[in-house]
Amino acid sequence: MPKILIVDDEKMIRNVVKEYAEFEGYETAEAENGMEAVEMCRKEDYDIIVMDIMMPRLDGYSAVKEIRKTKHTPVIMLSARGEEYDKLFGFEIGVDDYVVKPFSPKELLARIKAVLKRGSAPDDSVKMEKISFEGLEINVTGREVTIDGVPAQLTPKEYDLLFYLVKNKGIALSREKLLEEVWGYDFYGDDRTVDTHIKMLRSSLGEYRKFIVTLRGMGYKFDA
Amino acid sequence: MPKILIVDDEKMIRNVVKEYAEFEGYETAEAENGMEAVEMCRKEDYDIIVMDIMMPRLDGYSAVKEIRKTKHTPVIMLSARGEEYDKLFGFEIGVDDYVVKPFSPKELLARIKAVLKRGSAPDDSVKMEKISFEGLEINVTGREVTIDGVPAQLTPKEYDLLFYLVKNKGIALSREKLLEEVWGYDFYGDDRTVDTHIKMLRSSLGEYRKFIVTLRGMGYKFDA
DNA sequence: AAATATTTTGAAAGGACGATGAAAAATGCC
DNA sequence: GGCATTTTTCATCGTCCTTTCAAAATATTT
Repeated sequence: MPKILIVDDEKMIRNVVKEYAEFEGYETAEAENGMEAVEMCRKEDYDIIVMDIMMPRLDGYSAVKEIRKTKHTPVIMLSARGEEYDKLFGFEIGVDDYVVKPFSPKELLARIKAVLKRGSAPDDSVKMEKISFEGLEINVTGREVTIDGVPAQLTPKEYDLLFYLVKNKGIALSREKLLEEVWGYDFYGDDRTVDTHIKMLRSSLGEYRKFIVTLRGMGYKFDA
Repeated sequence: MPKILIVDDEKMIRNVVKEYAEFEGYETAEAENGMEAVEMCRKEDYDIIVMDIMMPRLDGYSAVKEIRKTKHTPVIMLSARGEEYDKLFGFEIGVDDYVVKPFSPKELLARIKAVLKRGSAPDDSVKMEKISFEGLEINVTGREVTIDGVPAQLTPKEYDLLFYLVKNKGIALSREKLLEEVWGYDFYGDDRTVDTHIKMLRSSLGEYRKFIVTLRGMGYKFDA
């Protein structure tokens, strides 16, 4: 049975993950911070690591870097919404998946299973520094978008929205889902806000607006 | 004896469920809205939660998310209209079953028993990404239908109808049942509306219209 | 074969939904 | 603090979708 190393400073989180994972038959081990995780990985091999980012002593990001010097253990990152999320991609540490807090344990387990099964991210393109669709290029490292080589001036929200759409390309996304994931679960605003941002994003993308498909009665999706 | 938490803003609904459940020997507790449910779950462990979606203060959808941060409790969702139904599957918040209102208490109890016994979703096929019958392919995550590889332009209702038919393939479905499940229990319109949508769906499916069988004096079914 | 029941089809009205533009509110920057 | 930019809200418009209804077609019964 696969062994999972759970790294988070909150005991609560560790417990939830542990409970679910053991319920599914996995073995688990816990670490409270990045330092501890690094040491544990030195002594033992794990099949997968679930790692929080914000932790005392050594953050998850640095811990993964350290561990990756010697091992290739797949990693799923846990991140709070917003900045850290960007960092993950920005510094390209090559994690296999990431889950945004607060997460559903069921979803996390599904992702763990998926990673263990195929050993790669759900969508490899997000790990790359640059993602491109025809003349539309998204430079994740620099958080920059170019259209036929010309830099597009996306506002932060436009970029976040585009990035989320791309990361979930081909998947139907409701306005609610988008608000929750891009704006945050604590956003209590109008659904139509999404429409407006889609509008602006489309106008920013020029001819490549074609990738953003409206699903009437449903929401939107990125289709390339 | 298992403890059931019943969450619905309508007292009537709670009473019906409660009565049936207690008749079967279950213990019950009630909450009027998501907020209350979340608080109750913090204080106590339930074996299963029956949760409405549309509620004041905190909707069932968000409540489940919140509860799932800390607990493992299986959930059966009560949903009213077609949309939420989609949401449940489309975004996989990981509920264990769902029942569409208005439901038969007997059926609900049967599902409660089933969930308590095995603790997993009833029909795994709906979680699959693609369902196909010969050249007819339904991409559930992308909410897209292709016919011999060519995308079909289904309207929302056409898609919902097809999805429901497919999900219940081989099962005879009356117009009333279809209206109830696809349109929602709050639809008070003509039965013949179904006919028209079947007509349009058939025309959208081209040669694969053959899968949609008319059951004279009864309704329709998907037969593959 | 005629009568009856039921479904299919076409057309048209009304409604729902998304795109859009403009203005207000919020945010960040100097 | 004030300015510029970004985000959000809101109302309007046009389009697409849904629904209804009636006539035609098909199946079933007598």
